[in-house]
Amino acid sequence: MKKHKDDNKEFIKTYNSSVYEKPNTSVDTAIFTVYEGKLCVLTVKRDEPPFKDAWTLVGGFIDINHDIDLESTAMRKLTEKTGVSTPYLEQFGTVGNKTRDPRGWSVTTVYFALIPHNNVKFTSRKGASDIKWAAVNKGKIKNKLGFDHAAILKACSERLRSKVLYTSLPVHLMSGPFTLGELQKTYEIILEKKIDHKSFRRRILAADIIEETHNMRREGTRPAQLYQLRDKHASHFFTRTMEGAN
Amino acid sequence: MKKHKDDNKEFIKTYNSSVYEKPNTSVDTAIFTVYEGKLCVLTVKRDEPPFKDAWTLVGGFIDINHDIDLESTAMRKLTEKTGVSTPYLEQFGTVGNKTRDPRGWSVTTVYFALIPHNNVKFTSRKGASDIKWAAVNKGKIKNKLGFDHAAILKACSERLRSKVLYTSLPVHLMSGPFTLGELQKTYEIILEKKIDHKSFRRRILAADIIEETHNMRREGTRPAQLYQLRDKHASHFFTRTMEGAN
DNA sequence: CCATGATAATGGCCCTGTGCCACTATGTGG
DNA sequence: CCACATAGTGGCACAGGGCCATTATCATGG
Repeated sequence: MKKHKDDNKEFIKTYNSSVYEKPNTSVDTAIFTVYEGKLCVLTVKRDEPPFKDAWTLVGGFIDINHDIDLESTAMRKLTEKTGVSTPYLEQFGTVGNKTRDPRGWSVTTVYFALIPHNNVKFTSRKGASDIKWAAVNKGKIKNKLGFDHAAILKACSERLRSKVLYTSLPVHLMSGPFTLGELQKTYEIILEKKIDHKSFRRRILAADIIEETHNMRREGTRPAQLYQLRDKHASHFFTRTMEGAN
Repeated sequence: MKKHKDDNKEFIKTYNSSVYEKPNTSVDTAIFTVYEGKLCVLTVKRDEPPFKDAWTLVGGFIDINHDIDLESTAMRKLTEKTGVSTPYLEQFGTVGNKTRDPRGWSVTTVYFALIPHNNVKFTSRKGASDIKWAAVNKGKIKNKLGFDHAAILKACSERLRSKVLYTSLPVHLMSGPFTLGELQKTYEIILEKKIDHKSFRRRILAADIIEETHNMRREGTRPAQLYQLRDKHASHFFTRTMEGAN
């Protein structure tokens, strides 16, 4: 033990951290929400080259003097753009290769976030000339995305879709109390297919992750029971996947 | 389109890639095998500081002049140590923070690999003073691991364990034809619990990922049918998880 | 005031995959 | 020939989900 420590000290003193050429390292986040019946992802317009004026996912380089870890880099960027400070945030994976960035070898760790749409306030648009929600269809959006973000978005969407088949993730897209019908609609939007409502109710209620509030939603037709999350940060994994293939 | 290209060219010319301080970036792989009835992970002894003489997982820095992407970095290291060139290799995740490496901000992308034990030949031990299999129990090995590799191994083992509950991953640990009993034992070793053999047979056979060979294993007691993989690179996801919780 | 339409919520049957356990089959060794 | 071990099968119960019919509660409009 002691030996290691001494070695380390000695080494750090003489270590020149730029002896080896390093790739650039960044963090990108696919920030998802459901809005007007569509799955949307937050995109920003770059105001600098490379890919100046192209749209991209939210991200940027790690600031090694201020960020303590990768997740804090992701959170910093996310909060900067949306004002939201408590998203559902999950690491998706990392893409690193020679060609994805014209500036050279580049590594980006990709996160995906789920946030309720109406919590978002586009206050600052620091480092971006524009910012907007883009509807996602089969993993794609209309505008062309810079870098390899189109591929990243597609992979992220597929992961989201597949996780929704066996988890309670969509609860993180609901803001405030919600009805089972609303939650089901959120599932259906992400999965891009209908779900039988009886099966859905059984499944969600059996998971015991939400509880009734004392209020009902009185809009349109028959009033519906409003539910809320039992534990703000809990996610449930079902033992069976919903039908409809992966 | 054209506009972007021109911008890029201009930018790259003047771009000084060391303007921003970058973290170090590496790749580490938990190389698993099953050997003498135990789940083992490949460990190497470092021959340089930091953590000189400590054991670690197999890994190293990205060589931006030779590696084309992260996976090729992982493969290069893996083949270097084991001689195996066709492992099951899957990205696990990325750990990056200020403190994990005494040399400063460091990002490592972690892979896990599954290889049949008897395919391994410890030819070179380039960059390591020793190399060996270490038995994994509840995500831990006996020797202390350098850096944050103990935590990484634990997380990797848990992911492996949890994936084995609903996938056919363990087939990648079998070398040549195998009996269902042998495959089941491999599952049991990873899961650290017994499985009912009837349920197991049904499940595996229904998945239709393996096929009978024309040979039987004649050792010990009653001869057993030998099976082989249908598709060398296929993995199957079951729609239900095996009992025993996550 | 009642019919219609819409969404909410429940009842109930069947199917599938799995747990569980008993039973049969085929080898070895005393 | 018998005990023992591992291979492999039969068969039932149960849980969760698909599916569909039925009931409940609101608004709206003749």
